[in-house]
Amino acid sequence: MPSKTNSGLAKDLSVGEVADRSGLAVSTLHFYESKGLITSWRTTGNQRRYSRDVLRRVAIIKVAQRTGVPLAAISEALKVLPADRSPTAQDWRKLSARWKEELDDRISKLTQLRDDLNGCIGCGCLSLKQCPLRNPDDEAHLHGPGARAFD
Amino acid sequence: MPSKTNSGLAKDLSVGEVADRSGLAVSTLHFYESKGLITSWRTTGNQRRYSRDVLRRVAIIKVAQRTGVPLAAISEALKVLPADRSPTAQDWRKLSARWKEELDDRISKLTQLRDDLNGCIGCGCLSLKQCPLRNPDDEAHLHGPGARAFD
DNA sequence: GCTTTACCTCAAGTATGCTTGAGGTTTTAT
DNA sequence: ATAAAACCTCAAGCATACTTGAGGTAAAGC
Repeated sequence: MPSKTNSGLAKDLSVGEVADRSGLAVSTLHFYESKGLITSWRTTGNQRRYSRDVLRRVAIIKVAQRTGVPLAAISEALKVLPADRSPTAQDWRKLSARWKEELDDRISKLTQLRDDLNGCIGCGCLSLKQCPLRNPDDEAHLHGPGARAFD
Repeated sequence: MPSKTNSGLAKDLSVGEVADRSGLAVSTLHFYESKGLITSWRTTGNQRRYSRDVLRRVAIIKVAQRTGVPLAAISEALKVLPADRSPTAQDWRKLSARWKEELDDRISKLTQLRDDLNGCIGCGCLSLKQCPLRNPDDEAHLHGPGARAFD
């Protein structure tokens, strides 16, 4: 397993190439760069050039977004990647593991919600005051004895 | 002014009461009303009054939002509820069942994503071009033979 | 009666995540 | 050599989901 996947020309990418390969708009890449999610350097003619790593970064960004993670949080997470060198397999693994936790968390919350909803389908939500859909996070700010949040 | 701690009577609710019991801000309720998510009528003094059903509606809205459904879609879904009368248990059940489908769908998508990610943790995302995280929805727009979306 | 609290409307502001457009430069293809 | 395509910057615009503020009315409590 000697030579890496250097089979083709492993050159730097222009913004248009990254756009084509990632499916993102050029404007989106500019935007991500302005937010520090990706980085580039410039040619003498002031055009952006990207390391091929950017494609993985962008893939990670898209995955994270699909799970509902806001860009600011993604940006935070991406900081585990080295700024000065190309990320290693280990670097990517760390990041992947982190997303997995996020995902697990999100999935378990939604599953809980679904199960609660199942209970409510049975009860027809007739008695929401004892319905599990009453999220404990959703404060009802009850004021008196006997005050009820729902119905 | 209606008492906010009138816990025993099944009377109509002022916007403040709904806010307290639902945990939403008054401004949010105004906003929801402007979007047609909830309805009210007015007192002679032009103040809003809500049927107690609004609390269930709001609960449903919050649940849907937690699953990532946008307000416009929630609004659509709420149209299965009768405008002229209080929803019956059957009406609520129909709505609940619908949310359950949405949830199931969302959960399965996230689960798929997590499983894909598991594979990628193993491979360290070294070869994203064959990584399952390459979402089929994310067009790569390849242009030539041998063009590669990643790496 | 008087004060405080709740309510009203409407406009504008905030945050996120981008897109669009204007005006101009660089690269690439013929 | 030119013309088209791609790129650049910066400002403004858009959609979603609300919040905040100004200016004024209504209702509740004492």
